[in-house]
Amino acid sequence: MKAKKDINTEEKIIEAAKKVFVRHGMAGARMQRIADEAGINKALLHYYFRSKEKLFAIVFQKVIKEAIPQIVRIFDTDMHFFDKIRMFVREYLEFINKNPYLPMFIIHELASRPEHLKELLKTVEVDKDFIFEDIQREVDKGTIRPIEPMQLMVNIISLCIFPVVAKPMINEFFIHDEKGDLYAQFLEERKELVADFVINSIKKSESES
Amino acid sequence: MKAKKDINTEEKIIEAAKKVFVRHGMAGARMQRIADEAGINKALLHYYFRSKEKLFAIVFQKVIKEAIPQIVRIFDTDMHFFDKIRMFVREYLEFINKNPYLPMFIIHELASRPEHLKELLKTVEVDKDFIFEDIQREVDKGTIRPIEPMQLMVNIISLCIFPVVAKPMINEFFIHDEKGDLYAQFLEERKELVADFVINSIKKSESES
DNA sequence: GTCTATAAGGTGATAGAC
DNA sequence: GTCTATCACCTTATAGAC
Repeated sequence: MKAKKDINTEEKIIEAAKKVFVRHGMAGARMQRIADEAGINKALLHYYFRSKEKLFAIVFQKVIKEAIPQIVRIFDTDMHFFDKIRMFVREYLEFINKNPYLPMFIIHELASRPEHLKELLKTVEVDKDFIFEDIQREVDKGTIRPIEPMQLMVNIISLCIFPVVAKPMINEFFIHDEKGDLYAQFLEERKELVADFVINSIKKSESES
Repeated sequence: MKAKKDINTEEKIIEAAKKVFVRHGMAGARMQRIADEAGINKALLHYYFRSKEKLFAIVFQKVIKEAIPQIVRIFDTDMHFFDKIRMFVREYLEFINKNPYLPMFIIHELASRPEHLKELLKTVEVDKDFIFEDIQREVDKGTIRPIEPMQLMVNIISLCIFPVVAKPMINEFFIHDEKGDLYAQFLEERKELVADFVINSIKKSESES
């Protein structure tokens, strides 16, 4: 029974910590806030995870493993290449939309103390090569215009992530939307638009062989 | 003489504060660090700017005015539309490259306490309408494929900013480049590539009227 | 395992001499 | 205007009762 309760509390703490860390960053997060979020006492945090730093490390690794998601596997199917892009954009946007603070959290922390956090990334393996090979294959086949796979991949990811991450900025400067409904609609439209934008760009015109 | 020295110190402090705030964010910045960076004493910070919050407000506004740059005026010229895009991408990438931490700083702070910072933005006027009108005009003329001006603008900005901002993330997961030279080269290539990517996407193919 | 109370150290801010 | 010394508060972390 003790064991059961133990696991539950530990999980509760990690989930709470994740929420607070992702939202406020390591520097802005408060242990008290995490304790409140988890519905337990502050001292208990230190009982389970000696220090804020240790707790952060665990959360950070967990978050990384979620953010580099399985969605990339889409490229490992035998769908039409353009359909892969459409599906990837749709699902990735969905994911980012559900976790809007996640990319910035990773970037912000990674930029703040790269030397320290790099070690935490050692444990995470990203299966990227087959995507690049997949893209290169399409270029070689002549299905799409020549482009470095890495550049294409970064383009797609940029078009997905940035508009979600930069919501407060774009919204403030360009839309002035108090309730945020307009922005939600703006992002909804992008589920189709981004894929079209990318495909239009790499698709060869009729005159090209 | 007092006045002269005064201005110099004030400027020194603001520059130092800008450097530290932009790099570490409001929560992560330390007044001691700013004092060191400015080569003065911590108490002097409070003599010039009562509090950390006040100093931050000044820096934040200053930074905003730099980040929403005059480069947008490019769209107010009578160049060919595609050349405007090429020029915009080149200059904007140049700017972001020189201030890689700037966009994320703005986004991070704006996301952390939107209600509080919105007031600081009231003073900043963004001259955006003429860009949107410019894009819409091209669509109406039939020069480019139909696209909502706002979406096109966000696409271009995303392709410029995100790869620079996300350098630590992309570099860590996809490149594993210790020295960072490869990434610099990667970004250099984008000065042409991004514009081509965008133009290819919105350019009509021969069969389209 | 979980709590209350408290220690230990850091950080923003002020007082007061020069 | 600029400095040293110091305060007051906040936050992480620990001690000890239950």
